[in-house]
Amino acid sequence: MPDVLDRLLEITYLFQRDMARTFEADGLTPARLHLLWVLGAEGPLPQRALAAALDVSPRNVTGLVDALEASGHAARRPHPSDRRIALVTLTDRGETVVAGMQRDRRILTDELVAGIDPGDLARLERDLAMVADRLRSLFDAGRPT
Amino acid sequence: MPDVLDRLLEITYLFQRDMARTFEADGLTPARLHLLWVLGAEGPLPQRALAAALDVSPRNVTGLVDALEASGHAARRPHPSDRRIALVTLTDRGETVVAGMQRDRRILTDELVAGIDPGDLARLERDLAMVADRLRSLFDAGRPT
DNA sequence: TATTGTTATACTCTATAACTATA
DNA sequence: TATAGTTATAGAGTATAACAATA
Repeated sequence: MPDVLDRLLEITYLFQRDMARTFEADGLTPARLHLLWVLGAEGPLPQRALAAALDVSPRNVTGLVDALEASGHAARRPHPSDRRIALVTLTDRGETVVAGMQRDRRILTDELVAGIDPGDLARLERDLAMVADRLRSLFDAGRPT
Repeated sequence: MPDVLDRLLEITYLFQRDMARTFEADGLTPARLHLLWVLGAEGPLPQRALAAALDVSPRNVTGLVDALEASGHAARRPHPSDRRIALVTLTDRGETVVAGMQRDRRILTDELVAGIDPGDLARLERDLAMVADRLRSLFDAGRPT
């Protein structure tokens, strides 16, 4: 009998696999999609900020942005006051992809919870929030960085 | 306000990151841990079966098993009746790692749900099962392989 | 002929360290 | 001196295609 964590892992795996398949035709990999997703949520960002948001090294961001620039999904723009900074910005093509991801994501979420009783759904959201909080504090406490 | 899917993704991310950190000192990466986990659950398997279970190519399994053999966590044993097959088997060291993963996983699951009312927990398990089923059927239906 | 695993090759993601340009 | 990003280098994960051994 699968436990709660089994279910969470399975749902996440299926979701991420589907997202990757949906956009792979565009030459977009999961790491690049994640970067586009962050840009869509936050607006143009310096590569340093992207590295922090994605929890990867600055060098890694250089490679991802190179690829997204080559495929026409993002562009490096100069920062108005600091010439060291490359502001990574979505192109029209990148905006389209992000809008597609957001739409798919919204539709999927609606589909997923459609069969759940509203009272149960409220409890589900509350319980998952509790689990996430607990997990965050467990790991923060156990692993001082 | 984060939705259900946001929570699931966050929980899974935190969990997998912690698992990876716990075992990285052993030279074990997420992909290798996953392979060991499957061996622990299923017993010795041909590489072909491992590739199917992990949803990766046979070539990929060759590399993972090479690494696990070099680090002493797994070994290739001859199949008793089919000399084409390499039966991948946990060594004592591999068994120890798997036992550790299973123990950590059990402890974490208990910790996570400790604050949830038993009635709510039953509903949570039921609702997550429903979400997983729905997701599986959505993707199976939408993407004929 | 079909299956199992490997060799050959290539691309992506990732990291650390040294370096350049700018602040 | 400190910060932003790049070049250099390396390892891990992944895939497809061609191949050898075995069934």
